[in-house]
Amino acid sequence: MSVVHRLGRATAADVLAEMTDAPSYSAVRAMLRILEDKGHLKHEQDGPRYVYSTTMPVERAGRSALSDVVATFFAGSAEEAVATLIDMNERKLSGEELDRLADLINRAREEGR
Amino acid sequence: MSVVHRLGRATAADVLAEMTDAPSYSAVRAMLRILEDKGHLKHEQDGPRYVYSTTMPVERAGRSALSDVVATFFAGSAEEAVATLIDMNERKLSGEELDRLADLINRAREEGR
DNA sequence: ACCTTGATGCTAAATACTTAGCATAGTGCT
DNA sequence: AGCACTATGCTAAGTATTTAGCATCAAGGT
Repeated sequence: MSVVHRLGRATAADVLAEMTDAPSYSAVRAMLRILEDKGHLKHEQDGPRYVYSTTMPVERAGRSALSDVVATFFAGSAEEAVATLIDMNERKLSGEELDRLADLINRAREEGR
Repeated sequence: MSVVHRLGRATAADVLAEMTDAPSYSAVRAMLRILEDKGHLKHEQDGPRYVYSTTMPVERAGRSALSDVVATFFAGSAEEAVATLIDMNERKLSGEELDRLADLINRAREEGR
C-alpha cells in the first residue's frame, strides 16, 4: 500500500523494486490481488500489464495516517508531532517553507479568536 | 504494536480492549508472542500476567513513523505534512500551542542562516 | 510472420497467522 | 486451607499469506 501511495500508480514489478525486505515477485502479485479484493487497490490495464492505484485518494489517506501517528506516538498532541517534524527537518526546510508555515500558524491563530 | 506504543505498557487484555476490529483473545496473545519473538516487544511479569512494552522507545518510533508518512503520502515534503497537521487541528490547537510552534519556526529560521 | 521478452492466470504446496479450548498455576478473598 | 478468578502454556485445527513454477498471451524488434 505504501509503495502504491508513494508512486501513485505502480505495476507489480515497480512495487517489488521499491520494497526493502522485498518478498518474492509471486508474493507481491498475490498481495496486490488480495488488496484489490479487499477494496484497497484497483487496477487498470496498460498494454500487457496491470497498473495499480489506491482506492482512497492520497490526501485522505495522508490525513488518516497522520491522525494515527499522532494518536499512537504523540499522545494525541498535534503540537508535539509538528515540533518533531520541524526538529527532524531543520536542515531541510528552506527559509521560504518556514515563512509559509509561520503564515499558516498566524492564520490559525486568527481563526481561533 | 500501535496499542502498546499508545499505552506504553499493556497486557493482552488491554490490547484486546483497545482494538477496533478486535480479533480473538487467543489471536492477541499469539500475536504478542510473535512480536516478541521478532524482537519488537518485550514483556515483564507482574504477578500472574505479562506486561508488554515496545523494544523501541516511543520517541524513536514516532520519528520513524512520521518519516514514513511524509515519504509515503506527502512526497517527502515535511512542510506539506506540517501544513496538513495544522489544518486538521485548527480547532484543537490552543493559542499557547500555536505560540510555541511559531517560536520553534523562528528558531529553525535562525539556525538556517 | 517469428522470436524474445515480460506480463498475467493458475495451481499446489509451504509458511504464517488466527482460533478455540483445556490444563495448570498464581492471587486474593473467605 | 479452599474457592473463584484470571492468566499463561500448550496443542490442534482453520484460515490467510507467501512461494515456485508453468501455461498463455500481448508487445516490440527483426
